[in-house]
Amino acid sequence: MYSMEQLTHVLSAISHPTRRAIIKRLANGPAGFLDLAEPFDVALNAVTKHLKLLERAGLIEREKQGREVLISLRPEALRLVSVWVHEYERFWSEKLDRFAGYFKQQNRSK
Amino acid sequence: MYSMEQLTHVLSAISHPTRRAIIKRLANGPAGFLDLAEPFDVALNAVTKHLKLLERAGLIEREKQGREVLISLRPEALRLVSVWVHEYERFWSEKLDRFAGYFKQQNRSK
DNA sequence: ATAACATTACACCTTATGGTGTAATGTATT
DNA sequence: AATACATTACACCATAAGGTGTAATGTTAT
Repeated sequence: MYSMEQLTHVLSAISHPTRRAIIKRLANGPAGFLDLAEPFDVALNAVTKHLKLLERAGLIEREKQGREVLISLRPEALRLVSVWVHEYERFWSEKLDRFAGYFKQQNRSK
Repeated sequence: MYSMEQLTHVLSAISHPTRRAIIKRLANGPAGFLDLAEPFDVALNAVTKHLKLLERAGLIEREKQGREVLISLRPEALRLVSVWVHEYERFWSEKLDRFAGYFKQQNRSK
């Protein structure tokens, strides 16, 4: 399956705080490069590198408009993550179920 | 917020295929080190390192039993991921909504 | 006590990240 | 045509990942 590699790329992309912040920012709509980079205390260079990793993961799209670049989010890429983690959600809800069951038992015996 | 660091650790932990496979394996229940390492085509050394990253993320627990080590999953650690990605789930469902709305529109004008 | 076993530590190598500064590229403006 | 601007490329550095082989540690068995 080649989507495993994609999942790997998405997960490593979102594993960096700055890139998660970029995603959050883009969730409000597309942004130009400089606007996007402004809140981060790193050189523009570094931002470009982050964008490359986000792009590799399919999380963003760059659209060249004249001499500026418009960056927009492609949130569907996160779906892989959602699906993957969903497999494990039953584990903590099962635990909660057992927990709830325990107290039900306790109350019954009162 | 200090859970951001934890989220970072969890995300980088699950960003490697081998570690995701380890998690999958442990989802069926605890396993000894050698059993756990067996399916992977790397030296035991490498497995130990993966386990360290998983442990740093709070995703596994090691319990020393005599000269063997029992490793078990702590799936609650994945909850951070679930919560994080949940923030963005609305984006693709919104898109689906718009998509559905578009076709509703199309059918209406027939 | 010694030998076998399970796991980790240590030293080492290669590659990827994350950052920097400076040059290069391609547009826009004057 | 010259200049300013937005973005990236390039060269570089430090650190972390991911892997190896070999030694060290702690347990169990003989």
